[in-house]
Amino acid sequence: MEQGNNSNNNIHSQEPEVRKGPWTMEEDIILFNYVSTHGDGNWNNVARAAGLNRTGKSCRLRWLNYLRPDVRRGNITQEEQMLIMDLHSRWGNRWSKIAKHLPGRTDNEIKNFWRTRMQKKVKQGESSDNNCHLDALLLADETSTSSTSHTTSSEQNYGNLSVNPNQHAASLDGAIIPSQFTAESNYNFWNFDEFWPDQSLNGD
DNA sequence: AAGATGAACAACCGCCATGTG
DNA sequence: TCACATGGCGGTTGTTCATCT
Repeated sequence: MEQGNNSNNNIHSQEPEVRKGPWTMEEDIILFNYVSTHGDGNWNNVARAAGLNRTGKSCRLRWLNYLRPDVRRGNITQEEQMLIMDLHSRWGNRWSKIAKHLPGRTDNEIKNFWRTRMQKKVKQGESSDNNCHLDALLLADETSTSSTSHTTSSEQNYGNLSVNPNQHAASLDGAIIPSQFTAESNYNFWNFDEFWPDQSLNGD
């Protein structure tokens, strides 16, 4: 477990503290390249071997929810919403199980989606009409999202970037840099230029 | 213009299941 | 069989940003 690693870190007091919080682009690239080359599995080893000051758990989560080439980002479609509601009515909060039926979607994404949007709408639906229908809920969702054109942090970071596993925009010292990292907008919580101010990885 | 509020999402935490020696 | 390491999952929290007042 993580506790074991932490205790080891305590024993070797000179070892740097395990990093927490938002991932930097540098870390993402390191992890992406390592997993692309060596494959995943044994995440603690991945974290160590890749030289990341992260727990294996953190690396796994980052890979699965974010870096995995087949992960889909962007708006949840109406079909997906229908499916989520249907499956949730059947299985409850079994997010990973539900996610398996939505290719490219992660359990975390579905969970967040449900908690922030669908749950709210279900509540609204219940208060206004106990016999609310899925269509009504979805229509409400569509109108609310289209009218507000709310720019979420992820949309800001990636737009509707769909990640193609074979699309690598550039390379840096032999390191493959996936297209996620080369979007013009800010990436995650940091700016690309913070790390490579002199390099244009878009090749422009 | 500035602060308050809420929405959205990334990431962590804790627990449990499984695998391995 | 037991102990430990690891992975997986669901719940929760923290941060950022857009909108509202």
